[in-house]
Amino acid sequence: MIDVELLRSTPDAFRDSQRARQGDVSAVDRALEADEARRAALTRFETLRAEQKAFGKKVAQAPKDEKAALVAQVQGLAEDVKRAEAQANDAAQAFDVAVRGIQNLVLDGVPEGGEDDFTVLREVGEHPAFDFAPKDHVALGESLQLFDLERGAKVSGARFYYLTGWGARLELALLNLALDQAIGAGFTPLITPTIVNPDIMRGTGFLDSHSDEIYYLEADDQYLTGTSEVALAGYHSDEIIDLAAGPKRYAGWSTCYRREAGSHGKDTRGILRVHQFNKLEMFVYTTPDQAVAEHQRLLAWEEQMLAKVELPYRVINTAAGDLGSSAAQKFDTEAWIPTQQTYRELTSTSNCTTYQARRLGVRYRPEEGGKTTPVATLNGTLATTRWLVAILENHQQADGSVRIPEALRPYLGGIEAITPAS
RNA sequence: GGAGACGUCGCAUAGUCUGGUCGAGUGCACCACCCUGCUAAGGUGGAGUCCCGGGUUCCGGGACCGAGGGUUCAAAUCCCUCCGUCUCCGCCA
Repeated sequence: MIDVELLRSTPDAFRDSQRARQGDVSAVDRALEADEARRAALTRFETLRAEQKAFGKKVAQAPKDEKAALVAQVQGLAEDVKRAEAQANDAAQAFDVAVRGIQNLVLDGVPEGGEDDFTVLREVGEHPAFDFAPKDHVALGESLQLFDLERGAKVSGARFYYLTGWGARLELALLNLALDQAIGAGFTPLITPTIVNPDIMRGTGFLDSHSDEIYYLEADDQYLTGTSEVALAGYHSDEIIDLAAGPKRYAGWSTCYRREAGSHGKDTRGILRVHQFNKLEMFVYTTPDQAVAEHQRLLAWEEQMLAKVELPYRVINTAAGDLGSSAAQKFDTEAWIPTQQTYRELTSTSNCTTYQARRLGVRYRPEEGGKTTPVATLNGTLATTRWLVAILENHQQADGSVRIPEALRPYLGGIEAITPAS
């Protein structure tokens, strides 16, 4: 949720932001009107309620024989109070709906426009030069028996798969490498719930812009999470946390579930775009003034992981229209995929400023004994199953084997390559 | 899945039967001050979160006793639904 006081004082900032996102600019004025209506209704109710309370006290103190007369006098008031309260509630709800129509205020430097309007911040590493015809990750996976797509489809349908043998081990190795890096950087590891309640899912902002991406369990009115960000953001919901000793950094390990609605026909081969995968996610609660610097740190940790697995990649500054509703700025890293001759997203790090925290009720005290204020939240990817695609394709060798980057070897019993024979 | 108990201001609890003086008591912990004088005891006071209005080291009002409804002039207290915790039984990959 946005800062309502800021909305009142500088509505133009929000109009600009909505415009940059190619979003609904009129939502700003609807929210302002709803805010005024809400406050008027609330004042009306509270005035009546104060009157009623004062009267209740009079009745309590009156001698027995006068009570009946007093009660008769005030009978109508109860009705008025109830009606005013209902009106105040309705107005508050209407305001809530209106204000939800406004996404997080984008930061300076975020490119305007849609999905294709990102800017490239840098390209790192050399594209591999093969003196043979490189195989795509599916061919490599089949010949090296790293995953089983057919049986995945048989058991669970399209976009499901089994990781098998070295494929399974490679994923665990990657995630463990990421986990160890995170722990080394001071993150607290958490293995998170992957089913969450509606208020948590709503609080993270996913029900606004990604609702058709989310698996919903109707019998239980709960959601499967598409990233541990959801459970990590909910971890401190409705809490006043202590940031005096620095930011709270969590590394969440979880399976992620995505419906991939609307992506029919896209990336149908292999494990690039799947309904279920594993991910190690960084999540940080920090003070708002530290958010931009922390965002750079998260990006640096992501790039550190990419360097460890020796992948060529680029970093992009995502355009406003491609940000989630909670994000104020987002950097993606995209690895080079040789057989596609293009870059594909491997990590994504968002600065949600105070937007998520406001919805989820996560606050801190800037000063000892002072007033509470919302924290800033940030998230970023450290490793996912998808990374296997980039690792396999970039590190394949003429004999059909895949060289294992040195950083991963300790997690794979020291092997230097996965060969057809191994 | 069945039966029962419970959910109160940081923690522990009182209050619920018998609705109003609960503006929620007490203990511990916390903060300030006083007294005392030395790794302590005692006294006084203070303290939560959120919202609205006016003022900007404040004042007034309102909400919050797990959540949401209901009864009533009035609900922590009575009724209903839901959620959670615990105990016992059943079941279990």
